[in-house]
Amino acid sequence: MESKQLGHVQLLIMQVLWHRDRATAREITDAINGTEPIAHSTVQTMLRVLEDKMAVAHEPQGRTFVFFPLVTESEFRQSATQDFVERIFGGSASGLVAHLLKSDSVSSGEIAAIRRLIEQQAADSSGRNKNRRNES
Amino acid sequence: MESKQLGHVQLLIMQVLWHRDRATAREITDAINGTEPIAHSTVQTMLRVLEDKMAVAHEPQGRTFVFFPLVTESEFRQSATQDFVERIFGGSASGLVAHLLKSDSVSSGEIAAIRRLIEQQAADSSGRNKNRRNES
DNA sequence: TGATTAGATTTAGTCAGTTAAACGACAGGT
DNA sequence: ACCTGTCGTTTAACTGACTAAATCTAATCA
Repeated sequence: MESKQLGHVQLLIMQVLWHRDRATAREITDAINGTEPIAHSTVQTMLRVLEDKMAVAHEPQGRTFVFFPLVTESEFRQSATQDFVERIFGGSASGLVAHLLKSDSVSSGEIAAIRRLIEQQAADSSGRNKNRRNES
Repeated sequence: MESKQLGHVQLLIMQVLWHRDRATAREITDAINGTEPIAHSTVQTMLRVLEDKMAVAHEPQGRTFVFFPLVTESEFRQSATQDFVERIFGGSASGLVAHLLKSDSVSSGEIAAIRRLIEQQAADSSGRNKNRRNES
C-alpha cells in the first residue's frame, strides 16, 4: 500500500477533475495554465501515470478522451492525512492539532473555526445513540 | 524556500538526531537498523545531502564525525504542516481538523485529546488579551 | 487531394531520493 | 612493519516525478 502519494502536477490534475467531475486532457491543461504554466504533453503523460495508479480512467468521447477520477477527494485526503500524521507526528492526530493551535501560521479565525468544529462534535456525540438528525 | 521537504530516509535520520541531539553516522545507522534495514553508506550519503540542505551539521570528535540537527523537530513540523495544509486542504487548517474528526482512522481517545486541547486553548486565550484579541 | 489542425503516443532528458559497492586513509593490535 | 576494521569519500546505478519535443493518427478545410 505504498506510493499512493501524488506529485505536485498529479495533484493539480486531480483537483481539476474533482472540481469538474470529467474533463478532457485539453481542458485540464487549460485549467492548470490559468494559474501556472504547463505543457499539454506533460499533462497527458501525467494522466497516463495517474491511470496506471488507478487514480483516474478515461472514456472515448467523439474522437477524444474524457478523463474522470476513480478516487474521491475525500478518500485521497483520508490516506494523505493518515500518511502525514504517521510520518510527521508519529501517528498522533492530537499532536498535529496541538501543533496547529500553537502555530503562528494559523489565523485566529481558523482557530475559532476549529473550536466551533469541536463543540459541534461534542454536541453530536452526546446524542449519538439514536440515529443522528441533521439540520442542514 | 525551495525544497524543504525530506525523503523517507532523510526523515528517519532527522528523527534519530532529534531524539539524541547528537550522533555519529554509525549510531544513526544502528538506530535505523533497529526497525528497518539500511546500509551504512546510504546513511552517510543522506547525511551529506542533509548537510547540503543545511538540516544538519557535523563536528569532528576524535577521528570521526558527530552530527547534530540544525533544524528543530518543531520547526520542521511547522513547515511540513503548513505545506501539507496548503497542498491537500487548500490552506484551510480547520478543513484538516474537520477531516480528522470525521475520520474513522482517528480513535475516540485521540478525539477526546483533541477536544481537551481546544478547551485548554480557550482557557489560555481568555487571559491573553494583552498581545491581541480576536474579533470573535 | 493535399494541407492544416488537434489529439494521442513515443521518446528522451532532467532532477531528487535512494541504494550501495568500491576506494582510500588511518589507528590499533600483533 | 603489516594486517584489519572503521571511517569518510567517490562513483555508479535505479526509481519516480516531471518536462516537453518529436512523431503518429485521424478529421477537417480549402
